[in-house]
Amino acid sequence: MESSSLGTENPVDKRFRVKRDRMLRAAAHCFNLKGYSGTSLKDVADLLGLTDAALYYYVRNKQELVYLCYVRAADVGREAMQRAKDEGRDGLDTVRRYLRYHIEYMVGAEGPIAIMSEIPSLKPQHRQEVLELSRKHSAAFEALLERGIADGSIVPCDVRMTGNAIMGSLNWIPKWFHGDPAVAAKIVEEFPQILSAGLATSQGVSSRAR
Amino acid sequence: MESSSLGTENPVDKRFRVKRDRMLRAAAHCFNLKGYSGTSLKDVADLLGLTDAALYYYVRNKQELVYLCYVRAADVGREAMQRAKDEGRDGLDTVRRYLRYHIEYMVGAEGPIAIMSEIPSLKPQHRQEVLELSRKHSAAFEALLERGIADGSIVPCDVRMTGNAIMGSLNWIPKWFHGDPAVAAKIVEEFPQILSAGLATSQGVSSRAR
DNA sequence: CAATAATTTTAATGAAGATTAAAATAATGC
DNA sequence: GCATTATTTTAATCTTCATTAAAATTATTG
Repeated sequence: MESSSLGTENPVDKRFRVKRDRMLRAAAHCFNLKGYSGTSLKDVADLLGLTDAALYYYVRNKQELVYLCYVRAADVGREAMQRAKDEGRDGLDTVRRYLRYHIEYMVGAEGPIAIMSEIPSLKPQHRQEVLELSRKHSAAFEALLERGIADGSIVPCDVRMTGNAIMGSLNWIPKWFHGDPAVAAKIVEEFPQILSAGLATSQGVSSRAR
Repeated sequence: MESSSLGTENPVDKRFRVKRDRMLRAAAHCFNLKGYSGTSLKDVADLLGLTDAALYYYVRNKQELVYLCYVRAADVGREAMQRAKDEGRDGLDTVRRYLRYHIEYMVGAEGPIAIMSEIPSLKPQHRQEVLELSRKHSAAFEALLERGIADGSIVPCDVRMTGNAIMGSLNWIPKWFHGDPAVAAKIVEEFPQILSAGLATSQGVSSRAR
């Protein structure tokens, strides 16, 4: 998930990053449950066995906490997309892999991932930045659809609307999934298939088998 | 949408109901945009050209405002479901009609409809009630899927997960749709098809044509 | 172990916003 | 037009947090 060489990193810095990441996951959990403003810093702190004031050691303020959650969410999405593009054989296969990987991250150990549902609440600068990340991700997904249409694995469709439909379904998962591993397994198994079932051409259908 | 005979209603009561409904739509708009806690009563009041305190003439408190928004959302969903069941020829056709009707309500003049994304923020009694409405609606949708599987119009699938996938996509619409009528038309045209494309059996596919 | 740096807590402070009561204004029915 | 009822506003009050500063604790390192 991360970029550069971390083996050489200062152990203090590493512990800091690990703890901050734990904090971002706790925050994501709360935000997904009760929204940004509905979540108090105490809610997040309680989840970590800390005091609300302690969180300020890791972030400048609450705004920055959401912002970092959203950036993290974008990272995860981008990572799933990249893996899919690296491994996918054709458009449809790449779409399916992307869905699978992204969902695995969402419901797995990396999770919970914050849903970007309150971008308008961010301060202008952060809002622009996160919107840009979000737009890029949507564009990348639509590009996958176009690739599939071009290579004949995906049936021609309005990629904008189809993208909105599929991404919406994905984004909503954290609203009803609350950590049950059995359900997680089921989601990973079913969702990529369900969400891509309408895309396959008769040629593409065969690739449903892995 | 409403139940009983309203022609005989006291004109004062009628005006009250109309205004309160306008207020619920304004609130839904704000809640969809910035969440429950992120929305101040002033935000809603500004949209109506009123003072925040004036809202208390229509609702007991902010809690009740969300609650009413959610009940209204459930009403709309139930109405769409009922119409679809009344008119649908087979399972798949009924699913498509339901999607179309519900979407028409969401993006049309009845809208905006509040997304039920912060049920956990409701007070226990309201939470139970809204959860119950939500569960019933999901169950009704899953029943449609089962009907379609039984009558051969829908391909066998995990109705729970398929329902979650489709409803999630629907629920997410207000997050990116912000009132542009051209987009609204496109959503109504595309979404029912996109969301049901994966459901059709070869027998059912023909019913895609209206 | 001593000294320093890293974390966390305790105890304020301050602002935003929900709520209320009383007063003011607008509408309606006679 | 007057009296009554309906609606809205003004001007508090009260609570819930986010935020901060200083102190306390814990970890690291020489």
